[in-house]
Amino acid sequence: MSDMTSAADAPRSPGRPRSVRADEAIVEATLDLLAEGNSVETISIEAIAARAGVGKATIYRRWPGKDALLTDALRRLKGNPPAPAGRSIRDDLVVLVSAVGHHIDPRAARIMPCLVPRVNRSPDEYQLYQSIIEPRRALMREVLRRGIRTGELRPDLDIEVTMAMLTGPMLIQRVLRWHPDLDDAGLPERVVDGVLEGIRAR
Amino acid sequence: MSDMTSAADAPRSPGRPRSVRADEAIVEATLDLLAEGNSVETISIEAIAARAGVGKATIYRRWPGKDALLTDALRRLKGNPPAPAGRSIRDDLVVLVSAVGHHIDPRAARIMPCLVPRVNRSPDEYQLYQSIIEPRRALMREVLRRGIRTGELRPDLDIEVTMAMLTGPMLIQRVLRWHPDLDDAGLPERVVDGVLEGIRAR
DNA sequence: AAGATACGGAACGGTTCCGTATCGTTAGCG
DNA sequence: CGCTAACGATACGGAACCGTTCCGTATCTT
Repeated sequence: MSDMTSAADAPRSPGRPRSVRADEAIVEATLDLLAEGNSVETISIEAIAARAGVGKATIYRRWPGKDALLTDALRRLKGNPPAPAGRSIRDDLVVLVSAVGHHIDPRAARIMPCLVPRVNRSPDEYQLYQSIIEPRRALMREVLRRGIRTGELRPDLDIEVTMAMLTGPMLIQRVLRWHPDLDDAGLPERVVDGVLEGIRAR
Repeated sequence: MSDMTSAADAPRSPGRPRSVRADEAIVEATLDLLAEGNSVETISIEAIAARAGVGKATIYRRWPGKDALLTDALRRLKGNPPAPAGRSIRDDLVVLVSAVGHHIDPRAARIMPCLVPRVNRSPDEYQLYQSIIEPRRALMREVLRRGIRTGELRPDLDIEVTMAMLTGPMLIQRVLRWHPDLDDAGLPERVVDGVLEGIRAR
């Protein structure tokens, strides 16, 4: 974690203040390098410093090591989940499902796959990942509960499983390109409608 | 790729033949190290050799480098997909969905997440991944088609999207632990039933 | 027995990276 | 102006790893 917090009420230490531009450049360079195909392991502090136009010492002044910098940089990718309009349940679900694996920062789509192995190894990273997606899950949970209240959805719905049914197809397709012949266009609508109506004949 | 193929009809070259035990030990050591938490990048030829009780030269005699060895080792993880019983569509789907992310080799479950970033970077790895899962997709496709023929499933079914709806939830939960509070026990049944019946009230 | 080849082990040079230290320089504060 | 700390740049020792090349030994074929 960087030490940029609690700088407001500090007694303004003497000397040259830390460059805000360097802060930004370091994090941006990290995300750029990750998005360009470097994995978390192969990325190096030296490459980040070179890309940011910064000395290595400037990085070590702010973060204790590579892992802390990476965790801090990944945290920046957390965008705000979209706000469903609140008209029909179907429309709201389409909005939320469309946003799965689709963050504000376009680099996130390329970086996210690198996170998958980390999530399974480091409890901290798992916690970070959960803290990013839980707000989106909460939003979807709320829409489903509303659907039950309004009578649009079955009252005996298993909400948590339903969220996985809506999120899973989008995630494996966007992160893993699970099915080469499945085009992303219109996929959210098709998934939402499929989950809504079911596949059993009647 | 190893050169163990086409050794049958070779004119039996003189000298000491390659040790089959070394072949096996190297691949096993590679998979063990991956399953123990080493990622594809952090794993080293030296570690593999040490674990296999083998000299590095013995590895380089067989594979040109680390990537070739890893690709070859990962190929071994491809198990055979399960055979659905063919009784009811629901039972068959439960069998297939239960097998998602659940290979014969127990190490596969731990190794698979490491494959995710590779799949997005190397076309070869993507091809390998597809060749592993396509037979399972084909099996599920066949069950869905049979369900349409027998009238158990809607005739206007989007088969490819339905497969994603069945596979996605299992995959994100088993590979990513997407939802901490979602227990794996009974999840296949709940997913299959959810997709079968839909969530819309009626 | 003789020849050929693979074996495990060890070493080597080259590369990369980390984390630290040390330059001379620069920006803000009193 | 003078103080102070951060700045970019560079160099360093240590470590890890790669790919290669030697050993002396083991094992198979002829």
